[in-house]
Amino acid sequence: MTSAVRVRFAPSPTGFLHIGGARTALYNWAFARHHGGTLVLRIEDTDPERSTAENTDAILRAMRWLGLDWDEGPEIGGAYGPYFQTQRFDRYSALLEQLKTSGHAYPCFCSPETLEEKRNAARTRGGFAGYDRTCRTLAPAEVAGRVAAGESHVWRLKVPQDRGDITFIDAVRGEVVFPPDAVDDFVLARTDGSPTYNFAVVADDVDMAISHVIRGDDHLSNTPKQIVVYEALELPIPIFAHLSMILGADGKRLSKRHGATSVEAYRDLGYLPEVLMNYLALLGWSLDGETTILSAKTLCENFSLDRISKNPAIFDEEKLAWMNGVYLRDMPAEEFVRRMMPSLEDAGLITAEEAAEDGRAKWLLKLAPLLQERTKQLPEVVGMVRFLFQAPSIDPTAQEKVLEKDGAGVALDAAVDTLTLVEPFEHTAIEAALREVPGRIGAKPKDVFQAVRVSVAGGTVSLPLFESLELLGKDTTLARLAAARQMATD
RNA sequence: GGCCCGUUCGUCUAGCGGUUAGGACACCGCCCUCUCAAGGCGGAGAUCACGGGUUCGAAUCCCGUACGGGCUACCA
Repeated sequence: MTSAVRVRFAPSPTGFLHIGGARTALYNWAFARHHGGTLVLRIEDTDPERSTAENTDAILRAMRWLGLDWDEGPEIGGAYGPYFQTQRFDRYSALLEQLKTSGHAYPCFCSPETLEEKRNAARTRGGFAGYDRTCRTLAPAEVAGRVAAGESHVWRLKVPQDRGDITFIDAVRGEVVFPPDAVDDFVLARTDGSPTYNFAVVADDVDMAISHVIRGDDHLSNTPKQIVVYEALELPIPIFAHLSMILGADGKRLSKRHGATSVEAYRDLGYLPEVLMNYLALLGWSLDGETTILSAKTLCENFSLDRISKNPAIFDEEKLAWMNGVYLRDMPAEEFVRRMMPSLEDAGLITAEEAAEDGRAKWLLKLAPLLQERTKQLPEVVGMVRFLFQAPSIDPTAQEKVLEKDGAGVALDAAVDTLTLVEPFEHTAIEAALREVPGRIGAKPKDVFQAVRVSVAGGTVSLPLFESLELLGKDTTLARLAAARQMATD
């Protein structure tokens, strides 16, 4: 029998949920779901300087938006709480007491300044730059005296001198070996009694019965330290899996320089949550090397740690945009209308109330498929549909190249004549009528269509012409053709 | 400086001793076509970072080197 899978995502609320964190959360989630396990969300807010409640909220919001749910944690509760580190200080003290009584922790009175000096000296000399263990060998009587006298001190872990190499099997990188001096007698509890990261993480992972620690690569070097704490506590060590970094287009660590780095920024850019999930799933993991479009369900069914790649990956926004287009094209028109409405509202083209009217709803439904084929990011629709709501200003280049071309006026006159007769004003009938025009006036089809397009949409690029005219309606179409006729050359 | 990790088309990746090194994005061309897209077809693009081994045979295993990254705090 295998023990229950319990994993955790442990963000520190010092900022929004960024792309890298989201992927870590996603992999933990997928792993938990695959095994029918539990995903714990734990907030590592022990840094009072940088942690805020707003950031916590933003992180939860971003996770929910992405489609990630957790089984224990903020807003949910659970049997292993509390899930904020700042609420768990009594647990850290209890564990620290345990280490003190078992002789695995000792007080250190060295001042930060001396430590700094020693560290610098050691580093310029080359080699081991960890704590030199000065206070480890203090006489018990002296220690007791100084503590009693109220001298400030931290508590350090007494790492066994004969520990030897620290080896563990990382689920993605395989066997990783650290030499003994990779771990010094590091600080467990600060002068003020608060726990340091490497101690708090272990305490929490122990208390929350975490079975697999799936986290960023930047923690790989912290792992041996944590292992030593597990050993001091005489507790089983979880399985570790370290994910490599996500980089910007220049191969550097993703940062503000690269534009959007937070999940919510991508939401605001018009990306669908399922697309971001799909893209992130494949940025460092693969199903079979062939599949590029996959659902959350497929992800969860197939996710495994051994298919996570070891090397860092560059975040390719172009591929993300392509993928967004794929999803946008494949969704039902109703859904597309729903998703694009905020963009249209923001642009002041149509209100939600108007869109809900029966006639408008049907009209939008007809419009949707035309947009779905050419949209990668939702806000792009605004530029494509504006001419349907407002009279266009004719693009000067288009005017010169199309309307001022010889025969444009004749073509527009002919178009007006035939369109006036089209009833009902529906795109197949419009197309049939317009296709007769070139032959009748001795012009090329392309010239006629482009003249109409520029007149009606303002430029040489637009949604498909015949459908556009139908959407516009006969009156508006004829009015725009008449207006453009003024600028056209016979 | 020390320790650890990584290195397959521009990018994401498949590959886990024997393949014409496969797919996707991007790029180029053709087709379709009322423009733009979408779609279809095709193309270019990787001496698998480099150098040594091991092996009949290495992108795959081992050792070095180079480059990139991480850790080296009373940050997380």
